[in-house]
Amino acid sequence: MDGKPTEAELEILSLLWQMENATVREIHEKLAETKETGYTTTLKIMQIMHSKGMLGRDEANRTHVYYPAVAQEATQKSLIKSFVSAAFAGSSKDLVLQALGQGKPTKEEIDEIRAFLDHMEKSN
Amino acid sequence: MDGKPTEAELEILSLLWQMENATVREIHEKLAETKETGYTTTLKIMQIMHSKGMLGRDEANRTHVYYPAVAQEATQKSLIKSFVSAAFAGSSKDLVLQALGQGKPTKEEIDEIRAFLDHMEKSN
DNA sequence: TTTTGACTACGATTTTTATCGTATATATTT
DNA sequence: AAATATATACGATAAAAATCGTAGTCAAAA
Repeated sequence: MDGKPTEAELEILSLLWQMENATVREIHEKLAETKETGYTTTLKIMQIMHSKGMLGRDEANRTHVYYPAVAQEATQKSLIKSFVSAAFAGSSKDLVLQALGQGKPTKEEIDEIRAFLDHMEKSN
Repeated sequence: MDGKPTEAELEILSLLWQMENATVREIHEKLAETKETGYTTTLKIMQIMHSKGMLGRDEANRTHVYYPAVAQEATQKSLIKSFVSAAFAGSSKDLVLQALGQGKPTKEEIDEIRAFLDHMEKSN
């Protein structure tokens, strides 16, 4: 169900979007690359996410396999919305400009963005 | 000093960026438009922000006047950075595309973004 | 001048989020 | 089969963030 993910939840969700599905251990290994946290902490958070309906899981085997139960795009959009409203006074253009300035996109990415802009304009 | 603003802090900071400076009451009135919270809560948060060095204040009069002590751009960039890394697997291009799709920028804004892209490409 | 109102300071509490320890069960290895 | 490793469940605790109540101060109004 809804209610936006916390910081820790988002990190896990984001990994699962990439990986399609994963065990607690797999997620925990990934997390361990950047932060220092106990295995049961990761487990607990994933259990909570499951109980919130944010993750699904396959319990067929002893080692459960988790997968996202919320759509990536929809979730990201809703996160952007509150982010823009909280930090950019509602102007998504401002967010975009800052993100570009900060993110150093490649030539290919820049072209992709251009294409998207063209496309947007047409569909008005 | 640094350490990213919490949700509540960010809301206030964002208002102060727009307003240049304001009293606790002014901020509180603004906040009251959207959320329901006590005056002393707002006061307390602003005091904390001040003690963290996130806000400055003029204490010349009994009613203190607060102002941002952290730069808008720098703060926004750092927020974007962690947002992109937490929610978009580090790809700011993805953030940009989603933000565009969600934010419905005007023709003028689109052109502004195009100009920025051109400019970026040149300075490589 | 007395009362009322608006302000800050500050401690206490509540709420939310994150972390961890331990019990228990099931595999896997020796 | 015994020992060891790896799972989940779950309660407890810790840490972080937000909220609020009250005391004390000063200013303005009555």
